[in-house]
This record gives sequence, C-alpha cells and structure tokens, in this order.
Amino acid sequence: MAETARTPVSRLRTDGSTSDGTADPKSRYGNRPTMKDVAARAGVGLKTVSRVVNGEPGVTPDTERRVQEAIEALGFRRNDSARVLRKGRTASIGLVLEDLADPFYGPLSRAVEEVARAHGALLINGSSAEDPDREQELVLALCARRVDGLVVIPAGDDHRYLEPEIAAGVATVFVDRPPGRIDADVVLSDSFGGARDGVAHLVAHGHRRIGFIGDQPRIHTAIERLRGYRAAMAEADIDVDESWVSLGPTDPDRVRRAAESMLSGPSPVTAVFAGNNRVTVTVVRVLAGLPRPVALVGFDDIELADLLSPGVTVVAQDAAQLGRTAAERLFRQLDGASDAPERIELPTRLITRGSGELRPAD
Amino acid sequence: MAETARTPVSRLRTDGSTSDGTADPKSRYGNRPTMKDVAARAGVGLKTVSRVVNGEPGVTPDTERRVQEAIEALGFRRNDSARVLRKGRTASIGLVLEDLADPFYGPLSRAVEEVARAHGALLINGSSAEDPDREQELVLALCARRVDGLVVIPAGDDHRYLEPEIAAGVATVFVDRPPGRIDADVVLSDSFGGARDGVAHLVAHGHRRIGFIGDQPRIHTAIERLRGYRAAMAEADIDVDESWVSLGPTDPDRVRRAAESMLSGPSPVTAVFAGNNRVTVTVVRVLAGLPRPVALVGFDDIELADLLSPGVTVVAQDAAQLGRTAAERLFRQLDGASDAPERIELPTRLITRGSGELRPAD
DNA sequence: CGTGCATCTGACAACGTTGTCCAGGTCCTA
DNA sequence: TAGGACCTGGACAACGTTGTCAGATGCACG
Repeated sequence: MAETARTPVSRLRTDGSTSDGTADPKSRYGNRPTMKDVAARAGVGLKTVSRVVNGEPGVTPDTERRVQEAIEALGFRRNDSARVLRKGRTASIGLVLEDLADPFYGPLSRAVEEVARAHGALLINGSSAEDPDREQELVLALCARRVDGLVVIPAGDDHRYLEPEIAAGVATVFVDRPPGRIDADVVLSDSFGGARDGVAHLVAHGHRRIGFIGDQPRIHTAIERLRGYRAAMAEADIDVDESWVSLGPTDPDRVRRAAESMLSGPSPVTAVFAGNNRVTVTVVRVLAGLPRPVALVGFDDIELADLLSPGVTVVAQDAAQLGRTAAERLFRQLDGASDAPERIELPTRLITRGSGELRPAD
Repeated sequence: MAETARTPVSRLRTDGSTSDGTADPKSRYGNRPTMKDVAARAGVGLKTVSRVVNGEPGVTPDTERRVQEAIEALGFRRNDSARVLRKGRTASIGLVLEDLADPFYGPLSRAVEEVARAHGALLINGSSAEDPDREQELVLALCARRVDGLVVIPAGDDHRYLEPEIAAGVATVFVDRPPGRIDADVVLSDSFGGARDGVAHLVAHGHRRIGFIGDQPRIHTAIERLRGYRAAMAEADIDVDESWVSLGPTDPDRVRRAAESMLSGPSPVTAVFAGNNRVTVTVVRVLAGLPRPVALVGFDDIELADLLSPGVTVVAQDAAQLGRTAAERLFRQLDGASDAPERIELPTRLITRGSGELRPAD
C-alpha cells in the first residue's frame, strides 16, 4: 500500500485495505446484491429493474411487483456510487468548519443541513480545527467525492487551490469569513459594526478604559471586530492604550492571562469587550472572581447569559441564519443562477442584560 | 423526472436534474478532466497516471514529473465515485443523530469525526429530529452511498430495516440509546445509575417531595432515568406522587408548564430532577423566577452551570467519550474484528455545585 | 388474416477508476 | 554477444448504474 502519498490529491484512505495491510478487491466484504441479481431473480432485464427502482414509467404492475419482491428478498439497495458515476451529481454538499463542538457552529451546521435536505441533498462535514492545511485537505477530499457544492468557513487565507474546482462547476460559498485570493460568494455577520456598537455601548455607560480580547489576528472576524473597537474608541476620542488590546488563541488559559493583565497594572480597564463566545465565557469566569464589578460585552450570544448576575450583554449574531443564507445561495448556484459573486452581510443585534450597563467604579 | 418515488430505496435527488426539471446527463456541468485526459496530455498510458496518482511504484521520475505537470495544468482531481465503484470501500462513515445544534451532540459528533479522521475516513451526518421515519430515510440514504460504517443515535425503536445492511458488512454501532429488535453494538451512559445517584443526592439533603421532568417516554434514556428516579425514591421509602412525574417533549413551553404544575398544587415538590440538558436549562429559568429556593439536579452538564447562583448540580456524562468509544468500536469492526455485539456502559459523574445541596424550605 | 400502432422489455455502451497481464526495453552476467 | 532477470508502460476488463435504441408483444382495425 501507499506508505507515502506522492500526490496532494487525497490523503484519505480509500483503497480496500484494512489496517493490517491486506488488500483484497474481491472480498469487498459481504458482496451486496446488484440490479443484475435482482433482474435474474425476478426473471426480467436489467433495465426493467432500474426502471422500477427509479419509479420510471413503462412497467406493468405485475412486472413491478415481481421486481419489488426480488428487491425485498435480496435486501437490494441501489449503489449510489455507480449512479453518481453515470449521472454526474452526487446530491451531497460539503461543509468545512472550525469545530463542530463549538456552540456557534452546531446551529449553523444544522441550518445548512436543513436547506440541503429541502433540496434532497446530504451533508458531509469536516472540522478544520483552524488549520489551513487541514482545511485544504478536507476540501479536496470532498471534491474528490464530487460533492455538488461546498460551504466553507475558511481557516486559511489563500483559496486559489479551489479555482479548478469552481471552474469545474462546484458551487462554493464562504461563510463567516471571506475567502483569500479568490472571488466567491460570501455570507458574513457585520463584525465591524457589531463590535463598534458593543463598545459604543460601554462608552455610553461612562467607560473610557475598555479592554479588547479577541481571536488570533489571522482570523478575519478577529481583526474586523478589533477594527470596530478602535472605531468606537476613536469616535469617543479615546486613545487606546495598547495594553488594553489582546489578540490570540481563545483557549481559557491565554484569555485568562490576557484579562488578568489588563485588569491590573497602571491603567486597569473598567470594561472588557470579548471577541467571541469562548472568550466571553472565560472572561465571565475571571470577572466572577473579582471584588469590584467590571463591565462586559461579548460578541456572540451564549446560553444562560440571561441568568447570570449580572446578565451578560452581548452582540448577537444569528448562526443559523448565516448557515441558511449560505446554503440557499449555494443551491441557487446549483440551480443555474450565474450571478456574479456577492458579499452578503447580516446585521448583528445588541442584547442588553446588565453586564454592559455597569458604570465604572472609579 | 420522478414525481413520486415508487420505492423506499431513496428519496434523495441524485439524478442530474435541476429544479426547473431539465435533465441532461451530458452537461454534467464543467466536465472535469479525467485520467484519460491527463494521460493524453502527458503522453503516457492511462494506468501510468493511475500509478502516479496513487503513489504506486514502477514509474520513472521523469515520467512521474510529466504526469504531475499534466495534473497541475488540467486541475485534475481523482473521481472517488469511480474509485469506490472499483474498490468497494468509500472511506466514509455515517452518523445519524437527533440534532447537531444540541450542545450534547456537537462534541459527540466531533469525537466521532476525529476517530474517523485517524482512520482516514470522512464523516457524513444527518439529523433525525427525533423522527423514526427520518432516521430510516437517512440511514438508507447513507447505505446507498455505501458508507463503510454507521453510528446511529436511534430515534425509532425498530431497526430491523438494517438487517440486510449489517449482513452485507456495514459496520454498525448504536450510541446513547440501544437499537430496537436487532442485536448490535451499543455504547450507553449509565442513565439509570446516574439518575438514581442524582435523586439520592437530593434525598440525602432532606428532600422527600422530588419532581422528575424527562423526555418523551419512547426514548430509552428517558425511561431509564425515570427508573433511576423511582429506584432512589423506593430506596428512601418515599411513595412517588404521580403528579411529581412528567415525561414529554423537551421544548421550553412544555417543560415550563410541567415545572410550574409540580411546584404548585396540594403537595408541591421541594426539589426537581431534570432529565436532560434542555430540561435543566428551562427549569433553571423557572426556578430563577420563584421567591423560595428549590433544589435542582440535572442530567447532562451545561456550560456556565458553575457561574449561576446557586451553581447547578448535575449528573455529567461524557458526550465526547461516548462518540469516541462508539467510533473506535466501529473501526474495530471494519478492521475485521468479529466479536459478538457488545453493550458498553459508561459511568456518569455527580458534580455538586450548590443547587442540589439546598435544603427543603418547609 | 395482415398491417399499424402503442406499449413494454432488454441488449449494449458508457461513466472513471483500478487490477491483471503482457510487451518491450534495459542492464547485467556468463 | 546471447540469455535471462528486471523494470516500465499500456491494453483491457470489470465495478454497478443509466440512456439509447431496437425488438417483442398485444391489440384494434381494415
């Protein structure tokens, strides 16, 4: 077997090999019955079975019944691989996102699935874990499986590798972040505006020393939200002390250190803007351990935010709507619409619950 | 096109038809280059291209280079449908669960994906929305796509329709709930024991009138947890007043009504055991609006549970571990292990945070 | 009773890939 | 230099399905 793949085409194992190294094309375990078997058993021709299976007209009820019986008896199930080979479309779409376990992506994924289902398609998804190589590997594996379309939440910033795919007719829509170095449909939330509104909200409640904790700077939403933060600060004529700003991975340890650092020192912040749901959760934990109240506004809504005290004020984006919009756009492409690539931006919504309305202590 | 599918084989649309009803097998949009095209361009034979693409030995470096160049130039991507047809394995597994957007299933799904990835396989998933017909439709669609294996969180209670598939060698593992009327591997959490421990915890803190709000009675985990509740009550010699028990859909309205009903009336409960994460969240909301404290223990951990006041005491199950265990079992089947079907039960863990330690008010 | 038409059925090729097998070439050794 | 071993490359069939097209069957009518 291929110990090292010499080509970038796909690193996924699709040969019949098992882990112990045997490769036996014949013993494709269990040898399923084919239409030929059904035809033989029913005493009809191959094509007649095909007609019955696909509900095509031109089969007498009696013949159809015989075929159905044979199908039942043999446990026949049409092989869609062969069908796809013949017909060209797979009725499946791919979704590549960062992490299915993140509460932001679950609803997004589900929304994409629902739209796909409405169009008779299945969803194949993969998590890139924020790794550009893994994103590309996944996307190409999906293309090798000839998905009809792709919904991609990019991890990388160069998607030229998708050019041949798009040229070959694979419908493609990016979500949450724009693609890099190619032109394609993209559906975004208004990260800039949302962050600006959130920070302005803190300013309106008297804060001037406001911290910003965001995701890694190579992530588009992170820099957009930071831009929104800076815009709101500039509009309020506040000079941003760079010790108030922290971008980086969103694991609890890093966020905790960032928060603790900007909450102490010479000019401690009196309010924090958290750049996404994971950051918000960690910041809530940090603030809960402090003696003095610190204001907080987070990007992304989080479950139970209303039941904390104070409730967590957030800039909410509609993950499901994001997914739905992208998927609908995708199927419009598949239905032959050939509009120019479009950038759709969905509004965010400030939900005030208390934490953003705290006044500065000093 | 098929206006009504006459067969249950698959209702998904895999013909090349577009929504406007045209069907054109030729115009399988974009006509991708094939190995034949690559071979022609590189001036070599078909099989030589195949060898290069698959990293097989027996190609001179010079020839390989020419082939690689042709692949690059044409944007060739191997068609895995054809490959699957030839080789038998698809290197993909299916996951059918209730709802990807549920925070319990996200991590589970991700864990399955990680194991699949380690085995070089992709994950196709579908949400059954707790509808047995939809579950079957999804499973059969996955089988038609010839997934190598299936991880199923059952919605229905009769899985005999899977018999031909399993006989044909489709590896199958059930998770979270056992299959109905067939024998297969299943990975469960200890719902009975977990619920019993949780309720015993409430009893130990002096409660005798304890409510139980759970999922619909056709769901295995719901009745197991109810059984655990009854066992703990029996061990404490408490007669259960049936007005304390409520099973049904877990939408907020129904749960809210159930909670309010058992919290009022002639013998109001002083504590509630919530049957899953969705129920817990709603009950927390209801209790937050009450003047007097009511004790609560929930099945499933929920995010931020520690930051509420009081913190929510839960019986935690490890969703990721559930998924991981199931997927590993699946790939053991695929690697040829032919053990008898097994039932694996993972332990739960009581996490005390305050809400379960409240003493009854009366 | 033969012709024409409508309806139903089946033989065959093709989709793109991989496994088998053989041809032709190179290189080494006797 | 002849013979063999070895290496590289290509022709061909097969995987299971569907589209095309022609053949078979049945029936009505002249």
